[in-house]
Amino acid sequence: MSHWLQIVVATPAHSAIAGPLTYRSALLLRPGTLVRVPFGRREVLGVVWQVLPDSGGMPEASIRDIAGVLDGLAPLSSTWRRLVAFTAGYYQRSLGEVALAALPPQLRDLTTLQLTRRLKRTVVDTSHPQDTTDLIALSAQQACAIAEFDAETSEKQRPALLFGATGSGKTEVYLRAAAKVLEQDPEAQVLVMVPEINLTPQLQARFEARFAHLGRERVVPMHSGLTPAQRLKGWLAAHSGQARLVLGTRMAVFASMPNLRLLVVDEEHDPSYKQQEGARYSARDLAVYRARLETRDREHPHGACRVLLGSATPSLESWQATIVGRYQRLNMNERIGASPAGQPGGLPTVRRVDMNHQPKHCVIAPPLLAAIGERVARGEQSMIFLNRRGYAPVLACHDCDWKSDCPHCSAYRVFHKIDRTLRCHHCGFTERVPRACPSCGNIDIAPVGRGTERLEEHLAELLANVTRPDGGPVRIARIDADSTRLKGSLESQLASVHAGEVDVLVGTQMIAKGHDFRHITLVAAINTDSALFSSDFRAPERLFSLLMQAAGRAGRDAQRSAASEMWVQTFHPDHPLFEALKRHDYPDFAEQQLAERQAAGLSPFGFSALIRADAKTQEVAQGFLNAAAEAAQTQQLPGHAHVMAYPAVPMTIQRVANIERAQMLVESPSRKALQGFLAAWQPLLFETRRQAEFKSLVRWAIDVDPIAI
DNA sequence: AGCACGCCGACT
DNA sequence: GTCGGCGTGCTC
Repeated sequence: MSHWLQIVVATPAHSAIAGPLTYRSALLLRPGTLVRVPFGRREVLGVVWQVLPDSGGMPEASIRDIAGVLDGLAPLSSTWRRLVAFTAGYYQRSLGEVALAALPPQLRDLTTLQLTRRLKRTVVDTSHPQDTTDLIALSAQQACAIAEFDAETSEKQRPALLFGATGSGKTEVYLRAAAKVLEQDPEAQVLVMVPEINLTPQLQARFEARFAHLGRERVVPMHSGLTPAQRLKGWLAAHSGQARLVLGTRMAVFASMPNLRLLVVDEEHDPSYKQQEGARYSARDLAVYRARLETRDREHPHGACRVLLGSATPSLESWQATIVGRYQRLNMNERIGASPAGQPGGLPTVRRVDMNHQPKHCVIAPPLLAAIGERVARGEQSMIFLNRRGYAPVLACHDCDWKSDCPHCSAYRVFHKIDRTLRCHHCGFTERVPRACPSCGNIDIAPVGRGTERLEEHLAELLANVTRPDGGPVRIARIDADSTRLKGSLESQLASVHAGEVDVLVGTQMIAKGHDFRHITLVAAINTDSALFSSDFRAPERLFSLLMQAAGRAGRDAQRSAASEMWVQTFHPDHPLFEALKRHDYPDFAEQQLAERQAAGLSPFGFSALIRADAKTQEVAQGFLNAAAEAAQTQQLPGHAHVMAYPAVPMTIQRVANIERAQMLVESPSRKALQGFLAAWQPLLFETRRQAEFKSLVRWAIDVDPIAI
């Protein structure tokens, strides 16, 4: 007796296969079962999606038999499958692509036999050492946040947003919330997400220490930095229920966790939760959706599955949701141990330097330089931000108008003095710096503008006469993507800052995130104005968040926080963004931004998608998008009356690695209308792609809810 | 995406 | 006369 199964396999986004394929099986398998199936000339991993009553009208001869069942594994839950199906639908990708990308890559390569062996190797740890963790007393605000979070549990089950200043102890709230869930139910599982891999080791140590009493390997990491074997191991532990807590990056939102009861999204505003290739999902949004699915799909004697988002500068989407009451808001505006004498909540004083009143072309204003000098003399640390690595963003000839353009991209190559190279930050093209102008032969070619390398050099000159309390010269260090290229070098450089071996730290936004520098009493942002007037409507939000995070680096040590300062150099000191920053007033900033966005119909008041196209020429890339939009127009797609598609335009960086890039913005005040429109548009895009004039199109993709426009 | 089949240049 | 270049096309 044969059974007919619909099975999902890894079909690339641009193949004609969008849905599951039909296979025959002697065994009746449950949906969610992992199988190996013949696919063309090879054998691939598949997930049983549905059992069919018959062959579904397909000629039976063209249906093949499944090759094997990964029977050591429990089937993936219906919640998991619904999450995958929702993601595929919402972000306009094929089911197979999303489903298989959500599984550990090694599962694809393993034969049934190898898997059985591996499962046998998994040692069950039954040790239950006592809980020896000394719990530190909670602050009143922390206790209150937890109480409010718990009070909600049995009733409306809204997502919660923990709005907590840097240093207010959000992590402790996550730990307590997790501990409570894990204690109440010995099967319960918790998923904690962080934006970047860099941040997982510290947090992992903290979670492991707190939950050591659960036994070994109950806390597992899940991120792209793990080896394939480690990833498989962690995934299996989560899938079997063995792991009680998964700590990972955005990919972890798809972790198979049969008893998931709590999802935590730390720094929920962080752009890295948005996947930027393949299925461009937002792990934060999916976490909220998943909590709802987990609650609805499962019987839950110990309460439903909740989601806890946390940030000092929430995304405006989440913030707005708390305003209208869709999300619960938990407020923690004070730093732990803040002295009442200091700034509100023990936050550093913000000083704006009006660059209109400073010497022309000065990089660091004299008062700021003096302030840094004082800190060095007192043995305190300073941190200077400049969001541009390299020595100078351009090298230019004084005689002709030669500039260090990248031959493959519409961008300048950045001058790196350290190894005397010109490097394109978009395609990686690198050359040695020419001795003379390649265009006119003039020897006088000079760097224009400055990056972190040059700032480091410049500061060394400016601070040459300053001495430390021990009489030694000032020690300057730089941390950016270049200085941390080697594995482990970020850790060692951070360690040297912590050890007090550095007086002035120069770096890109890399140093603003998560690292807890206790001895820094001055933080300065050198050049931030470009974000104030960017065409990207989210630029101010990102700048505010970055500056707040940077300010949070100063004086985490409560005793020092009162004397700590955050300096911002700007030509627009009266800009409302800086006014709000000065008061550490996120709610005020959010109010300004939300008013502007409401007036313009932007997120969260409107919804958008970008269609991107890459081709050898702009004409083809734009032509494809415009032709597809025209087809949508003539066919009166569902939702079209509420959807606005703008003409195709070149992307900001028009050409990268000799590929021309164009995009088309599609907007709608209704999420539903936009969704319906995009779904119906998809086949037209495929059809347009097949036309002869667009043969040379390299690729196209839809980005739903893009974070940058 | 893989992995075919398929039709034109430099090698034993 | 073959080995192999990567150009199109299919995968239940």
